[in-house]
Parts: sequence; C-alpha cells; structure tokens
Amino acid sequence: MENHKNNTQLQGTEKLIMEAAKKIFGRKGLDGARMQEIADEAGINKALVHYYFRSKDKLFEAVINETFLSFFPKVMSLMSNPSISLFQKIERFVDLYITLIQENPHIPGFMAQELSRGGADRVLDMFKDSGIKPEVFFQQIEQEIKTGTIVPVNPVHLIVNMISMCIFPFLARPLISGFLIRDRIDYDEFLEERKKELPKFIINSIKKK
Amino acid sequence: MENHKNNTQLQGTEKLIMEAAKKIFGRKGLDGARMQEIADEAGINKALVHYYFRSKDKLFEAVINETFLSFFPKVMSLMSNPSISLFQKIERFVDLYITLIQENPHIPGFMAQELSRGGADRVLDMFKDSGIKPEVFFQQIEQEIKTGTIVPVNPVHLIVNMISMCIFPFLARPLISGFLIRDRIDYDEFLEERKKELPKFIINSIKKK
DNA sequence: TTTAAATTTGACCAAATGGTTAAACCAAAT
DNA sequence: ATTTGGTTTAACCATTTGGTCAAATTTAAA
Repeated sequence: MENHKNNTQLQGTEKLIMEAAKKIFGRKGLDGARMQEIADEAGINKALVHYYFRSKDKLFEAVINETFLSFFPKVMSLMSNPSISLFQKIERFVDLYITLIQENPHIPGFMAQELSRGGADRVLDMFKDSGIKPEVFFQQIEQEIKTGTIVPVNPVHLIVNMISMCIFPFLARPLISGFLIRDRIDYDEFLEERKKELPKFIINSIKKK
Repeated sequence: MENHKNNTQLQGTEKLIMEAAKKIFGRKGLDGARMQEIADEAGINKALVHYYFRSKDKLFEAVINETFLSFFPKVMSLMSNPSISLFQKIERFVDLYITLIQENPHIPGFMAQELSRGGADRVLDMFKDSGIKPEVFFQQIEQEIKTGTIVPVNPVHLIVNMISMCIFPFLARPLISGFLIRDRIDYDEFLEERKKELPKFIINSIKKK
C-alpha cells in the first residue's frame, strides 16, 4: 500500500536493519534467518525490526527490492545501450557483474534462494517495469552474425552462459577455494584473473577467425 | 557410529522417506522443510521419519550423501579417465552432467543450499575419499597446450566455466523460462539444444585454429 | 518548560515445530 | 494359539520463534 521508503537511501536505524538483514538473509535464507539474529547484528532491539518493517516477510521483500534494484538497472542499461559494440559489451558486462557481486557478497546466495523459491515472477516483473529492452543485445548479436564477425549462436544460450560463468563461482566459492589451495591462490586473486580471462573465453568462442 | 544402511539401495518405507526428503529439502532447504511435510509427501506418519533417521539433521545428511554419491563418482570417473581425449571428454561431460541433473531435479537447489551453508568441506572430503585424481584432466589440458592443439587456458577457470554453464541454468530455470516464452520454446527443448551447443561453445573457445 | 510525537525497550504470548513415548499393529517363528 | 520382534500410529511435550504491547526514553515542537 504505502511504499514506506522506496528511496534507495535509508538512514539510521532503518539502514542498520537493512544491512543486517542482507547479511543474515544472504547467509541463512528466509527460513534460516532469525529476527533476533538480525536485531543482534544491527545492535538493536528485536521489536524495532518489526516497528520499521512490520513482519519478516515484509523485511525480506524489502531486501529483495533493494538488492535487485542495486543490480538490475546497471547491468541492463549497459546491455541495452546500442552504441557499445558487442565485444566491448561482453568485456564490460563481465567486469561490471563480478565487481557488483564483490561489492554485495550477499547477492548470489540471495538470488539462488529467491529463485529456488517461486520468486522468479517478481524478478521478471522488475524487468518489465524497468522499461529496458533486452532485444537490443539480441539484435546486436544477430547483426554481427549476418556481418560475419561472429559464428552463428543462439543469443539466449550466450547470455545464459555469460551470466552462469559470472554468478556461479560465487556460489561454489568454498568448493573452488578447496581446489585453489593446491596452487596457493587466493580467491580474490582468482576473481581478478577471471575478470580478464572470462571475456577472452567468451569472445574467443564466438569470434570468427 | 553405526552406518545405518550405507547401501545405495534402500527399500520400502526408508526409500519412501528418502525420496520425499530429497523433493522437499531440494525445494525448501533444510530450514524451510517441515518434518510433517516430508512425512505427508511419503504418505506415512511423522514419527516414522524419526524412527528411521533419528533427527532432521541426520536425515538431511543422509540425503546429501545419497545425492552426491549418485553424482560425483560418475562425473569424476569420466574426468579422470586418461584414455578419453580432451574434446571427447568435454562433450561427454556436458551431456552426462545435464542428463544426471535432469534425472535428479533436486540436485541444483540442493547443491546451492548446501554450499551457501558451510557444507563445502563435506563435499571436498567425499572428493578425497573417492580416491579419484582430478589431476588427470588438468594434465591433459596442459599437454594439449604444449602440443598446440588448444590455446593457453587456466585449467581451473575452464572446469569452473564448464560446471557453471551446466548447473546454473537449472537454478535460473524459472527466469530463463520467462525469456523463452517469447520464442515459444519449451525448457526441456532448451536443455536438449544446450547439450549440443555447450560443447561446441567450449571447444570453440579453446581450440586453436 | 510543557507537551506531543516518534523511537526504543523488556516482558510477554500464541502458534509452530522437532522430537518423544506408550500403546497398537502385524508378520514370522515357536 | 502364543510369543516375540520390528513397525506404525496418535497423542503429547518442550522449545523456539515471529509477533505484540504497554511502558520508558528520546526528540522536537509550542
């Protein structure tokens, strides 16, 4: 009904709760998280959480909104910008995506949980509401195929591949770390390397030579 | 202590509970799942679940074991088979991986939840216990690089890429479906297409031409 | 200084939930 | 037919947990 504070900039107590909720929800999921835990993390009384966000579900929803709104628009405005070339777009996409997640580590666990629940509709709605047209990217691909710059690829598979390779390493982080120990490589180092390697991997795969 | 029934083949009630637990845990996670719900899904009394598996945690652990044991060995024995060429291995890997998940739809949600919790150590342990050496695959890559068949790639990134592109589409299924509707493509159709496209995408990216 | 409104807190409650138990049931052995 | 052991069930319990509320505290307006 009343949109509370839809603004991206919350302040004081409300902000404290938000940040705490992101952390706890991202780590333990909606069901695993305890209101008391969130309150403790924020350093405030539990009743205050209800005072500001009414219920656990409402709080969760608020976190979802903030999370996706801090993410979707940036990525999507990049992808639907027709004045950036396909290859440049791929390079920037990978960098932006990984960097954004590095800055908001709660996103992957959050996304996975939200998706494994029925939350896809909400995301799809946000998508439509954003008024941004992913067709630009698709048409760009088809264009480059015609031009002969790249080999024929299904655009849906390509974008799925790109997103997969960006997000999944965060979900599998503890697993990958296990492998990396062998080479004494730190995970952040691995991610930085990835920002460079991934675009090459993708472009190499579709570029006609 | 006592390993209960470590056998892969459970029977009767125990099997019923197992299958129900896979379904419910995979859908709702450890915390989201209710013992009553699992009992209902299995069509039995709740106390029976405790009778066979003691506690919720024990049951969850049992499901984890069965899940990864039905998965890991097959994939790993493929990857560590030195008599299969690299390209063939990639082709078979994708097909096997996607097919196995299609047959056990609970795996992705399960894996994500288990990983976002602290469960990576368990998986890494299984890995070691399996006595299978992933080095074979790595050495094979380094070999092909020396031979000049493929371009220089970091093996860790490559395997992460492969796994990412196989698993993630299942997590993001509801989201991807949203996009596919546009083209009136069914999701299973999409997956079958993927089994063919993905190996090409990967090989194309590393093959020297 | 008084007053009113917003914020914060500790105590409390009802519902949900994992787990227990004693009794009932049932198949096979004696 | 009776006993015995494993299996199944309904009823029950203790704890956890989301949520409420009235009182206390702070803030700011009059």
